[in-house]
Formats: sequence, C-alpha cells, structure tokens
Amino acid sequence: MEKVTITVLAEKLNTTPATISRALNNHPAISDSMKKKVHALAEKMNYKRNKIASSLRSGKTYTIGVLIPSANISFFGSVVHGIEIVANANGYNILLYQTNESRKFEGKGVEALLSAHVDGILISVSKETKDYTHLSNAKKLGVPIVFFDRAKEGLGISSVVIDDYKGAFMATEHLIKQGYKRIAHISGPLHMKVFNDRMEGYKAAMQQYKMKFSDDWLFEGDVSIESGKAAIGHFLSLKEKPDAVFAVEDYSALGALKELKNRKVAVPERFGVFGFANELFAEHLTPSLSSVDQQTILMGKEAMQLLLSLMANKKQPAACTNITLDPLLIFRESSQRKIK
Amino acid sequence: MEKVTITVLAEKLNTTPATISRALNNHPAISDSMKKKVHALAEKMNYKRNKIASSLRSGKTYTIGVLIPSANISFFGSVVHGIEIVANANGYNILLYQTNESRKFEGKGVEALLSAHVDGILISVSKETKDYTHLSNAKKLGVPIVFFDRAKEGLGISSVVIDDYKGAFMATEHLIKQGYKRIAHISGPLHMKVFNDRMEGYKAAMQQYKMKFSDDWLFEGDVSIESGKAAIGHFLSLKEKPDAVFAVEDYSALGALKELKNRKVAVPERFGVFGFANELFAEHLTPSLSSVDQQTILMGKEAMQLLLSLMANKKQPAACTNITLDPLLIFRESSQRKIK
DNA sequence: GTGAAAGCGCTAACAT
DNA sequence: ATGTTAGCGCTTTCAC
Repeated sequence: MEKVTITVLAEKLNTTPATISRALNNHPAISDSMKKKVHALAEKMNYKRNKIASSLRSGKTYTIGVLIPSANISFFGSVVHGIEIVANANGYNILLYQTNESRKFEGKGVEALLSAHVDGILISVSKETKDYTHLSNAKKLGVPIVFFDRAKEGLGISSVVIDDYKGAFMATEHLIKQGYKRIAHISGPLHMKVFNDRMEGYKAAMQQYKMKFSDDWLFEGDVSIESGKAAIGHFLSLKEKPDAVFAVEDYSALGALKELKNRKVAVPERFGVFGFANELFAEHLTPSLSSVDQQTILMGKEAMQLLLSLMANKKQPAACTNITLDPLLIFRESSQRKIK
Repeated sequence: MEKVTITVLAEKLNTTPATISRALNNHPAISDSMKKKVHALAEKMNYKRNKIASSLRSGKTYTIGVLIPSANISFFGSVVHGIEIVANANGYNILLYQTNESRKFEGKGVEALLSAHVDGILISVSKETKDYTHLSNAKKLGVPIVFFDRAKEGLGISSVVIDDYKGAFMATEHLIKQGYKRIAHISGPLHMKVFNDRMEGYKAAMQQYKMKFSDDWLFEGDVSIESGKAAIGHFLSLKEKPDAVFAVEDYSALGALKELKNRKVAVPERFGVFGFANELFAEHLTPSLSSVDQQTILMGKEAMQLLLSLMANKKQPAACTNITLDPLLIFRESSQRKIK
C-alpha cells in the first residue's frame, strides 16, 4: 500500500506537485478544471495532507496551546469546551496543559508548547504565578497570547475576562437588598487581578449603600474549601459577627456553607452566602449556592476568536485587546431569605 | 537574530549536522567529549530542537491524542490529569478532543488526531458509539489505541478499566448489609460494557444474598440527572416500592437524591442511595453520596503507560492487554442508616 | 496557468 | 567515532 502524497497525485494527472499543492490550497492562479480534477482524485485516493510536512515548510502548525491551572475545576473544563468549538471550526487542534496551580509547571508547559511550535497560546495563570518572564519570552518570539479569566495587566497581552468588579458589586448588592446587614468577604490571593477586582466590587457596593463595614470582615483566603471554613471560624469568633458573606469563588463559598452547617447556623435565614464561578456543584448543594456565572463557553469562544485574529495579523504590532464579558447572576437558595 | 539549528551548531564546532544530531540524541557511537561540547554549546546558544522537522523525518510526533466524551464530568478531567503526568514525564504532548457524547464528533476527532499524526490514541467512547469503524481504521493504520473506562470488547484494542462488576457487587452488598430489603438499580445504556457490567454485578449480589428481586426494579436510564429523577418516579409508583437504589453513576444517583428530597423521602433512613464514579460533587451533597471511586488518576497513568508500551513495540503484533483496576468504595451518608 | 527547483531542519543508511 | 548524502512531504519563489 503506497502512501498517497502530492507527488503521486501529480504523476497520475501528468502534472507537478506544485500544481497539486496549489490546487488543494485553492490558489487563485489554478484553473477551475484542474482544481476539480485534483480534488476528485484526492478524494478518490483518500489523500490526506501531511500536516507535519506542511508545518515544516509553512511554519504554521494549526495547533494552539491551552494552559489551565486544573481540569478538576469544572469552570476550566467548560471554557476549554468553548475554545474547542471555535478552534475545531477553524481547523485548529488543541494542545492541553494543566499547571496544577504551579509556576514551575506553567513554565514547563510554555516551553513544551513553544517546542511544539503552537501558533498561539491561551492561558489562565496559576495562583502561584508572579513572575511572567515565561510569557514575555513567548511573546518576544512572536507567539500570540491571550489570557482568559485569570489575566495580568501591563504585559501588553490581550485578555478575555468577565467583569469581575461588576459581578462582585451585583452579588453584594443582592445580599444588601435581601436585608443582610453585616456582609463579609472571603477574598483570594490579592496579587491576582481577578480576585482583587472582586474585592473592589464588594467594597464599592458596601460603600455605595453605606453599609456598616469592618476590616475584620475581610478574610484573605486561597480559593479553597479550607479557607472558606477558616473564614467562617474567624467571622463567628468576632464580637460583631457578619450575617452574610460574598465569597470570591465557589470553593470558598462551599467551605463556608459546610462550616455554617457544622455550627448549625441556618442558611439563608441567619446567614447569607454568595459565590462566584457557578461551579457544577453549586446548584446541587443544600441549600443550593447562589453564584456569579462567568459565561464559560462564551469566554472560551471569545478567547479563541481573539487569538485567531491575533494570529491572522502577525505582521502588525498586534494591538492588545481586552474583552470584558458581562457576568450573569444566578440566584439560588443560599442568598434568598424566605422572610422579606 | 539568526535561528539556531543543528547546522549552525555544527559550523561553530567544525563538525557536521549529523554529529550534532547524534550527540543531542545521545547516540552511543559519539564520544563523550564531543557530546559534552555539543550539549554545552546548545545550552549556551539556547538551541531548541525543531520538533516539526524531527517528526517529519522520524515519523514520530511525541504527541498522543485523547478523546473524552465531556470535560464537564470531573471524572474525565481527573483521568486526563493522570494521563498528563505520565505523558509529560516521557516527553509526550496531549492533543485533547471532546466528543460531546456524539459518534459524529468522535469520528471527526479521530480524523483530526490521525491527520495530526499522533503516535497513539487514548479514548473513552461516547454514549452514542455503536459503530467502531473509526477506531478499527486507525488501528489498521498502525496507530496504537487504548480504551479507558468506557471500553469495547472484541476489537483487539487494549483497555484500562476498573472492575465494574466487582464495584457494583460490593456497592449492592453494602446496601444489603445496611438492612435495605428491596434494592433497585438505575442502569445506563446497556450496549456499553461498563454499564452492563455494573448491572451484572448488582444482579449477582442480589442473587448471592437471595434478595427479593423484581424486574420493575430495573430502570434503564441514560446516565443523567433526569433519568435518576425519572427512575425514582417510576420506583415509587410501584406497588412494591424499593427502599434503596444502586445507581450506575453519580449523575443518576444525584437525580435520584433530588427526586427523593422532592418527595420528602428521608435518605438514608427510608431510602438508601449508592452511586458510581465519585464525582467531585458527591461528597458535598446533603446527604453526602456514597459512591464507587474509579481511581481516576491511576487509571489515566496506567492507560498512558500501556500506550507507551504499545508504541514502543510497534513491530510486534501488539498483544491486546486489558488492565482492570480495583474499585474503591466510599461510604458516605446516603447509604448508611443511623439505625443498626 | 503551470513547471522547475530549492529548501524548511532534521535523521539515518551508508561510507570511511 | 565521524562525515556524506539523501530525503521526509510539502510550499513557494521564480521562471516561462
């Protein structure tokens, strides 16, 4: 069984590989009749373009790299799904890397992607990442990069995020309107823009509605169940105890819910809880968890779309584009008092 | 800035590209002194092997393809993580494809992976898949394949699964020992070996313990929350109502729990529930869901390891190996009666 | 509109 | 132990 290459197609049609290549790539200078013949024969002989050879010659791999902190967080799985939809529709493959929230693995991942000659990189940075040389290096090499969700400003790298400030503001506002009086916040690592923005949104809402506020009601966690639990432990030890909490994301909120249940504090009656991310489990908890949906599929699609456009005009200095999606609040039991 | 290739390294060292290549690949016939010089220079000049060129020549891409039904199921995310650990440790990259539980996308995915010249394929088939020509074609082309979790027998394709029969047997046995008398089963699509095996395990336990059994207690679902709900609806409409259910996986079990809560049937007091997969949400439900853990990370690692060995002896007829992992039962609230 | 020819960067069979 | 040579399959510049 002979391998079918453009050379054998050329022989069969008494022409040259160059013509075949052009015909297959719909080059304008090739006559329609020739194109038809070539496509027909290719079809008949089940010709498949050798992407490796094509990549070597053209420098394009039609592969993009995706770096995520963890596939155990349904949020990221869902974004990747969005990315895939657009990628596949445009003939791109996805090389996936999980960084395990570690800067070291993230660096290795970028290395691996570069050495695989990906045409572009989509990344949501790890909690640990404070040094961005791996990304600026990649950028220097001319590989377009787009952040999604967890972005970093000031690097001239494009990004797609939701409006974290707005989402946080609206969630806090909702708790206020539900009649909670002393609303606390569990934050994430504040060196990350996402988490910082959410805290600012929370603070802004508290201020705008002239709510009582205490620095004791700010607990810096690390986006984990444990820090949610610890936060509640801290809050309930205070003289002036909060009666609601806006958590920076759902795992912290989940920890909070668990600890509240442990301590037999009724949610939402005596304590309101609002999360962020709308993780898969949020709607299945008891009480179900109110949360800010981040439009994961859309985020993935937009990120990929943006990357496509950056890859298209590689010549230009590639203006840095930042897309902000609107958050979508999902009101469930944990934040809605039965009493009005 | 000149691109650094083996040719420029060769010029600097007054030798030939071939020697550089061999030195870099640790060819035994190259002297240690030369290897040292080459490695030192490569390091100094920040040389990176061009994998594309290497692949074109050697026919190896050091990339494997992974096909999963959905990244929204944490089970698969976790298996992929296991795969990645072993893959990265061996210098392999992962091309990811989600099939959305669709045979059509699965076929396209295999096509895409083949045209990317992956060295091997790991796949967990979609619910829909009944026709396996896409896989037998790939196999015919000499691409090693390994099933994980959702496998198909009789194709001569290797697999790594957990002992579904045993897990189901043990889960059912546990319910029996907890004193439930009329244990029902929500199954999945029975054309899939996984789900069929689980049903058989359930039946075997029922028989061995001489439990009362009725065909009405067998509900064929489609591994979804909805079918779990529907199953409970069906069970509770019976004259002889079951008092426990072993669900084929956690989403069905979740649906069951929800519907039971809806109908105010106390779990585990009046009704026991056992799931399968130990999805992320299982431990966070109220009551928490007992489930069979499938050793996801281990499964991923084993699958990749098996694929590596298949790829290594591509010459041999590649004996078909089937690895079965032991299930791990996780006993939580939903199946443990407080009363003895 | 098509052909000729070069070459992407690397590897491997064959030579010495 | 190292050099020579050829070529993986494709794209693309330059001819005509």
